[in-house]
Order: sequence, then structure tokens, then C-alpha cells
Amino acid sequence: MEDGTVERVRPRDRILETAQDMFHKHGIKGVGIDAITEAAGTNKMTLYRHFDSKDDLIIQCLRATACKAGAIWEKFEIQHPGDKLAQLHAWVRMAADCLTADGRGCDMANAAIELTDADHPARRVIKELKEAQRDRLVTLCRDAGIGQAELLADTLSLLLEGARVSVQSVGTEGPSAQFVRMAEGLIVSFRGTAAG
Amino acid sequence: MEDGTVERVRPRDRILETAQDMFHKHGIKGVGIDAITEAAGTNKMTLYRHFDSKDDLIIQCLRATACKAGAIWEKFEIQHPGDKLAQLHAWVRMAADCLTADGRGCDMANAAIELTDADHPARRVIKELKEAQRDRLVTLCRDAGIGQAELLADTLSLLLEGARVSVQSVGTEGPSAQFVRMAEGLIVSFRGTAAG
DNA sequence: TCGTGACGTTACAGACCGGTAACACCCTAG
DNA sequence: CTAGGGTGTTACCGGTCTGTAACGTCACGA
Repeated sequence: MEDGTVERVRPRDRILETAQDMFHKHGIKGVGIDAITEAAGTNKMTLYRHFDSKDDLIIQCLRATACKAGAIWEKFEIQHPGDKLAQLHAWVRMAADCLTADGRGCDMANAAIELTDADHPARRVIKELKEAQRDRLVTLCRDAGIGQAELLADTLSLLLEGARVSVQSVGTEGPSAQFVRMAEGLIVSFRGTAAG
Repeated sequence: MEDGTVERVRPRDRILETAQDMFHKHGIKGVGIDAITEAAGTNKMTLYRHFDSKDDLIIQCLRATACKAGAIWEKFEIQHPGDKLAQLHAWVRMAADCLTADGRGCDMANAAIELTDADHPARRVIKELKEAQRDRLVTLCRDAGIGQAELLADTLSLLLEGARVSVQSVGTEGPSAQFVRMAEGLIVSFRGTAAG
């Protein structure tokens, strides 16, 4: 009877989940520790027993969010096993869904903009996670038989990044509305010049 | 003798200039009124005699920055009078210079990310100014004889927007390093399908 | 039963924030 | 000379922020 019982979610996990959500919605500097603990149904002391500081909490949130995003890639492989080109198109569809789902962009990009101090500890993590994302997209493009895989991956990355920012400036009816057409057009264009 | 004399820069203009610079460098929420007034060589009371609130100051800063950016377009027309295609390439070069110049992106996009409240008065202004920028680029593309002018303009917009964000996440050596190649390739590609 | 560790509560420190009141100053126009 | 507007100075208000101290409480395991 040790497992399968109630086993409520531990305060640390509730804090992490709540903080991710609130940082995402209201920005890092727009959310205070008190608001997070209250929304998580706990208190400030418990938070500071699990996280060294707000900066530490920010970093753990970014890592957790990136981990969730990483799970999506496994879903692509499951949905289209072996078919890398189909996975690339699935990536485009997923990206488009992200654009219309909520008006807030990428947590890491948003954090990079908010945390202007070049020495902020979260900046290392942001760069590291963003580079990992880029590597994954480059690998997918290469495995899909794209000739200039790096260039296509970088172009798609910038398009998505820009679209997620554009949504926050002018809404979903702005330039980002054409994201799928742009991305699909690029893939077609790059496949035309593919070597394999 | 009423003009041509010394006529020091008025406090209001010094505040506006200083606030633009500090908001750009440290973000809106990262700069307080006291810091601005001190850097501008004045004081808080004078600031509040010229601006209703910090939000008002933010809006005036965004308008002033957009006004400066608008002056660049006139420079394009002067440098390449009548040659719209050359002006479009000049736009690409200008954009690339912005990327490498300073690691902080577009003030309006950054503000949109920082000011998460949907009702914030600055959001109206951001949207309005961003749409004006878009219209100008669309017009330039159309006048340059591009067939799908809107699509090219939107694609270039998203690419630049994304590049300016990417610089803040992973630096100038990341995906944004390929911006010029992407943009030029797109222009060539769209000219291939042009009607005129 | 006892003790240990995780968690909750209250209070507080120290700093910063946006914004205002009251008053002194100085330049200039009339 | 004088009046007035723009400016500077000081002090202050109420609120919020991160982070800490001290103390209770409760469950669980030996």
C-alpha cells in the first residue's frame, strides 16, 4: 500500500509549476515571490527552502519548460516514425499552433529580453537551451534530406521567433498569420536545391 | 537675437532622450524614475511636470524612437532616389547593421513583451507604430515590383524581428548571423515570381 | 514515545518603487 | 523693479519587492 495512495503533489513541484505559468503569463519582473507562493498554495519560507533565490527559481523554471518542450520532439518521432520530412512539417504545424494558442511567446526569449543584465545567471542557461533547440532543428532538417540544413533551420528559427514576438506586438492578424505559408514555402524551396 | 543663441537643451528633451536610452538598455521595468532623472541631470518633480506618469513617459519615448526610425526611410529615398529595389536592399543592410550594433532588439517589441497587461496604454501605441512600419515595408516592396509584396514584407519583418530577439538569447553568432543571406535570397526568390 | 524533518505562520528588515507637497530659486518679459 | 513661469530641493506617502528570523505544527519512522 505504499504506492497508489493519495500522494499529493509536493510543494516544490507546485511552486515550479505555478511559477512557470505565472512567469509565462505576466513576465519575470511582473510576478513577485508572494504572488507565486500564494497561487501555489504555500508560503514564502517553503519556497526559499527549495530555491536559493528568485534567480534560482527562474533558472529551474526555464529548465523545466525546456524539458517539456523537448518531449514534443519525441511525439514527432512517434507520430511519424522514420519520416523526418513529415516530422519537419509537424514542427511547422506545432509552431503555428503555438502562435495562435496564447499571445505570449517563447519563455526563454522573453526572459532574455527582460533580464538585461549581461551577467545574469539565467542568461547562460537561456543560451545553452536555445542552442540545443537549434541543434535539434538542424539535425531534423539534415535528416530530412535538406541540402542547406543549417540555413533552413536558422531561417525557420528566426521566422518562428519573430512570429512569436510579432503576436505580442500586433496580434495574430499581423505578419505572423502568414507563418505557415512562409515556412512551407521555404521547405519546398530548400528541397528543390537538396543534394540527397 | 532670439535664435542662434545658446539655448541649452530643455529638461523635457533631456529626460526624453535619457529615458529612451535607458529603457532601451535596461528595459522598462528595469529603470526607475529616479535613475532617469538623475542621469538626465534633473529631478523627479520636473519630470512629472512634463509627463503625466511613467506610462506616459514610456509612450512618448516609443513615439520619439519611432520618429527617429522613420527618418531612416527618408535617407533611403535620398541615397537611392526612385530606385525602390535599391532602397529595399538598403533596408536589409540597415537591418543587419542594427543586429550587430547593439545586442538589444526593437524597443517596441521589447516593450510589448515587458508590458504583459493587455490593457496597458502603451500597447495601443506599439500596435499602431508597428503597423505603420509594416505598411511602409509593404509599400516599398510593391513599388520595387515585387509580386507578392505583402508576403515578402511580412516575411522580412518576421525574420528581422526574430533576428533581433535571437541576438539577445544566443548572441550575434547564432541564427541571426545568416540574416542578410536569408533576406537577399528571399528578395531574389520573390523577384523571380514578380508580375512587373 | 520520542525525535526528526518538512511545512506553515507571523513578523520583520532593508531597499526600491511611483507619485506628491511645500518651498526656494532664478531668469526673463513686461 | 516686479511678477511669474520654469526649475531645483527636500521630505514624505503608501506600496511592493526579495529575503530572513523565530516559532508552531504535523506526520511519520525508529
